[in-house]
Amino acid sequence: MEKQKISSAVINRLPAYLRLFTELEERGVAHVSSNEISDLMGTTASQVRQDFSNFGGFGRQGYGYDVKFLCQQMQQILGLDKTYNMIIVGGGKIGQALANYQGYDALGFFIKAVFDKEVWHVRVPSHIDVFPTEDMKDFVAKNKIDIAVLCTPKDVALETAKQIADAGIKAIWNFASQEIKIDGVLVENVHLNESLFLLTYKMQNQD
Amino acid sequence: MEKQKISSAVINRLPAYLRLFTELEERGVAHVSSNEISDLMGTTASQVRQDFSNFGGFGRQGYGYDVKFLCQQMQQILGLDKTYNMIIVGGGKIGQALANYQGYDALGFFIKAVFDKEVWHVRVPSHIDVFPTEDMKDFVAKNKIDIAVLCTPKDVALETAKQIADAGIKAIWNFASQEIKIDGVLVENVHLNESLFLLTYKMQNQD
DNA sequence: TAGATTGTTAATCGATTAACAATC
DNA sequence: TAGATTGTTAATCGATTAACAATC
Repeated sequence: MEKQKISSAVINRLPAYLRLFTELEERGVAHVSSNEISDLMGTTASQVRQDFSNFGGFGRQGYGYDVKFLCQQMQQILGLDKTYNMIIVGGGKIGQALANYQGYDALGFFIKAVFDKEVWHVRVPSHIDVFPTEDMKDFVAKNKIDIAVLCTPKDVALETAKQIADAGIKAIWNFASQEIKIDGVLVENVHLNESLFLLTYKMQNQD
Repeated sequence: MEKQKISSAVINRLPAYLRLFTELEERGVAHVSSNEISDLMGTTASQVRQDFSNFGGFGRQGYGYDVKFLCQQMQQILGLDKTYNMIIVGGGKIGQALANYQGYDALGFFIKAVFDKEVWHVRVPSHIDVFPTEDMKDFVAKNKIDIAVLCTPKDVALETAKQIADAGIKAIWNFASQEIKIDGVLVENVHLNESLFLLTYKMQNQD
């Protein structure tokens, strides 16, 4: 059974599907058709059905899709049926904001520690420990850590990412405005500035 | 002179071009070829030249592209040759992090105020004022505001966005995990969770 | 001039949309 | 059963890549 690669166009839409299905479930909707889904998302019913067929299809003819089942499937596909331990590396403003944000726990993402060069500058909730960055490797050796959230300034981001990789972490959620490329390490970029620049682009070019 | 629409595939690459060109300029590189650009960005030289030709072409045969000129052009295209006044609406952790972040000023984005239901909870630098959300409309009437940064919790995001639109602001940078759709208002979404979920997807599906 | 590299046209590839037989 | 709606195949559309004449 050869698992064929799913195109990134499809993958990038999956979180939006999950968000919609979760909302429908909260509203108590029992089932939806591809037509209703596409209306709500501003796409086409064809695309919805094509997207789902990548995963074998979730529906029943004449009925549509069971919302609970959709939620469950989408969570599983995205790996959200598991839990993840994270560390935050870089305790500046963004790092602190993420550490302070109450809401990852409910999604199954647990922040186990924050690392920073200057621990005394870092203000986070009392249940989260703050350690010097040099202790990261030891910490990761003793604690199973799945994801490092990289929040350092741009100029030290790459060397810090190397330390993260060296400590054995295989996934980086990158908030630094710096391209990170390390063999064997998955990187997902946030690039806040780029998002803001797309907004200003559109502001120039609207009619 | 009919200005033809540039595809969003191209537009989404523009901030990454700017980032690269800025870095090359800082390194003192005088000129680059489409081949070098594509190597550095992991794309193809063809794509680079096609992308640039959307804007009329920036280069000279046999020489390549002048880095300073590229930077300048890309900034202009993205609207970064102008400055923008912003307000932050919602003074929770993310709103505070953005207000505290030193770095928007240098890009020409000025944070003029933070609005929140409960101003006494909001800790931001002393030069930024914090006002109750109900005062936003008055404030915007008296101050030219280009962009509202929406940082409220999900459940009040839509009504807050309506207040923002009602105050006359035409662009929202949306950090709330909630779809915002208002006629005549540009919205650029950040959706941090979706980015994290793409990471966990890839963690499931790597080889 | 000779070499390098552009901007653009043509060819290919992939993603989206349309259509419809299968079936709940 | 009749109506609705799926999953999938075929058609279209758009984006990426290749090729090359133009030219610095």
